[in-house]
Amino acid sequence: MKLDSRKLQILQAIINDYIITAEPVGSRTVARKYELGISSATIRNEMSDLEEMGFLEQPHTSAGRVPSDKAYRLYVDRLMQVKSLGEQEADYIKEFYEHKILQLEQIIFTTAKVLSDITNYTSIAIAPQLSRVTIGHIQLVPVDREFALLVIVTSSGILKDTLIQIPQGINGDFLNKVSGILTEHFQNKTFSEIDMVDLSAIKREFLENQKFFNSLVDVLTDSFRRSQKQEVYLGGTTNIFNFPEYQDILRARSFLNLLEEKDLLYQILASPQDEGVKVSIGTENLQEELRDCSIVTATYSLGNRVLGTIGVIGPTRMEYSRAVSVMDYMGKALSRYLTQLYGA
Amino acid sequence: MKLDSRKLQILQAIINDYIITAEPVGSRTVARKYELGISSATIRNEMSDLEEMGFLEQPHTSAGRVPSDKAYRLYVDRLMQVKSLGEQEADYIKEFYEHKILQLEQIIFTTAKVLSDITNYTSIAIAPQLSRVTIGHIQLVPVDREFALLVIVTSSGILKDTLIQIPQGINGDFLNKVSGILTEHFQNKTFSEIDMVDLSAIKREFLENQKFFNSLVDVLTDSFRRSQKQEVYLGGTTNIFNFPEYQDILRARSFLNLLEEKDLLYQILASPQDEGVKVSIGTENLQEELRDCSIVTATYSLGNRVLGTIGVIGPTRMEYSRAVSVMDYMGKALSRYLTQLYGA
DNA sequence: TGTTAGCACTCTCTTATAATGAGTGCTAAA
DNA sequence: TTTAGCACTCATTATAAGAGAGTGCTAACA
Repeated sequence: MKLDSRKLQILQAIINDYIITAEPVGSRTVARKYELGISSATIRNEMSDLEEMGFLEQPHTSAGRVPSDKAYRLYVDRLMQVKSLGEQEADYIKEFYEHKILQLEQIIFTTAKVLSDITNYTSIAIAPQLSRVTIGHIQLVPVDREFALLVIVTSSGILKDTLIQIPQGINGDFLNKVSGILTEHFQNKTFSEIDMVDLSAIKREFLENQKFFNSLVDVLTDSFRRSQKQEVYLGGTTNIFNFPEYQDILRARSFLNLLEEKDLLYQILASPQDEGVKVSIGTENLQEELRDCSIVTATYSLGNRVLGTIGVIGPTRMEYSRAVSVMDYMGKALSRYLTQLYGA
Repeated sequence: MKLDSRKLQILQAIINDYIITAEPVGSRTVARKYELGISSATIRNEMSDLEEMGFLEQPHTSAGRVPSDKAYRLYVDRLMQVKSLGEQEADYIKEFYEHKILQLEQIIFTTAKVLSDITNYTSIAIAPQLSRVTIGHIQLVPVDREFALLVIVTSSGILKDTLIQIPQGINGDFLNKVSGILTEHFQNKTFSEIDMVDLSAIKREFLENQKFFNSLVDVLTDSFRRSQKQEVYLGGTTNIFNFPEYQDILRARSFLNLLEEKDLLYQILASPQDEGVKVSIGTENLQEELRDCSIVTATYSLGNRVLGTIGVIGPTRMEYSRAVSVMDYMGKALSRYLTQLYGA
């Protein structure tokens, strides 16, 4: 069977209607609301065809039709018109990036908040994936006689810090010296390359403090390992209650449980992906828990290096055109802001 | 009317039953399940009295009775027996504090998780309130030619770091010198005392870099101001769905919305309070949003200085005795751990 | 005088049944 | 090929009837 232009028109009408109403769409509704110049009976026939082709589904015999994931995919790829963001909304976003926030985590967190505010969906964002970033500088900062702070500064200004215990009788100058040694050996390595650093070479420089050296290496490795597991930021978690499909307490609960599984969310966002906006619809998601959600994600970059991903998550009946335009704008705005802050 | 021992017995039976079943308790149930040696008719009379005295409420004429907030208060103050924590649970908690976590935020976060795990309520925790803590050390760590990291280390090992822009042509040695100057002037001040620092005295030491000095002061003040607004950590946010009183989507929603209001939660936890466990029941809470919840909080300390608060929040029909014993144990365990880590 | 059995009454919750209405698929005519 | 007409399906809503839990009151009892 061929998907002629009339079928497409009808499909589009049904999708549009369903996105707005969340109610199964009947032939009469299509005939009345979307004046296609054909009768409901004709539409009925076409709808029957569309169902056979897998674009529509019927909750039960005497209900209207609901778009399938396949239909949404077609819609996203061919049918929808992505309008660029309205001026008001663009201004709203810009405003947030004008209060020079300098802490990266704060930036990402704010981005998530803004996203959920303007889309009314739940938003997710991950901080830069350090594996793609190089180490710039390592510095031990004395805290008191017993502790020092190990600060790792990366090429994109992102840092991790850990408190470590230092042996007695070590002074600030010595810590500076150690910092120098570590920096020298780790500088310009990416986080995934650190295994290649020749530890024995560093070891030789720690003449008498072998024990301290060992604990330092432990902390460093641990810090590197832990840094792989990045923080996930959420915005508008309770927005899900706005959607009629989540009035059911069980569904709402399982959605919110999903949001608590930070590891899973991280996996979803961190999966290697090309630059730009990506839409993942319902069953297209690999994760069982997401089979009736859609996710629209966008990457953000520093210069031309992709650093991380932001996204919104909602029911498959999502306002894709709007979501895509917001995500597109937001990804670019964030990249621009980061590049401006930290340089390319 | 007098609250004689029989009335207390009946009230206790009703509260116990209601805490378990969440169903209004009838006179027959009390007579059958709690063998008090009196008939349901007598109990009925007593219940009628208890209602008149404000300890019981009736959802509707032909339903059983439900304890009022006043009854819970009486229960908490006089009736309930707080058993000390079971060995298993105590071990479970101890285990978490055995993996030497050194980052304070991580500790508090983990504490919240453990709390919600073992109580099945939603838990809240706030990180130490810095206003009660003194500044130990200020250090500028170079990041690249353009940026440096300003690290503030406090007496309890807690730190705040901010990225700041540095003027061109400034090297590491100079940053070290600046760090020294700042440390010298701010050391041993509490965060609320920083206004008393004589800025002009420092200014004199920055001979040629007045502009840098100004931006430094800006960042410092900002950082101090921001540090007043502490992070709130949550655990088990979806636990609320376990309770029949939150099967209603509207109630669940408003509860979850409450949890998103970090400022409000902070306010609740940060309100000055004595050391130890505190129970706040339903309408006793000042916040409108909490009028049908109860909160059990405990403080944690470093040495003998109260640093912050942890708590669990649930329906007024809460297992107070258990909640109190868990919170008591947890607050002490956390204090002990912190003291061990950072000294008194 | 306090306690208890008995009973009518109230009110919610459950279940059964009927009515409504949106929507479909099929048929036959245009 | 399109469309009007109509019988049929099925979820949803409305209505009614019971069932059940619990109370308050009364009167008898120790």
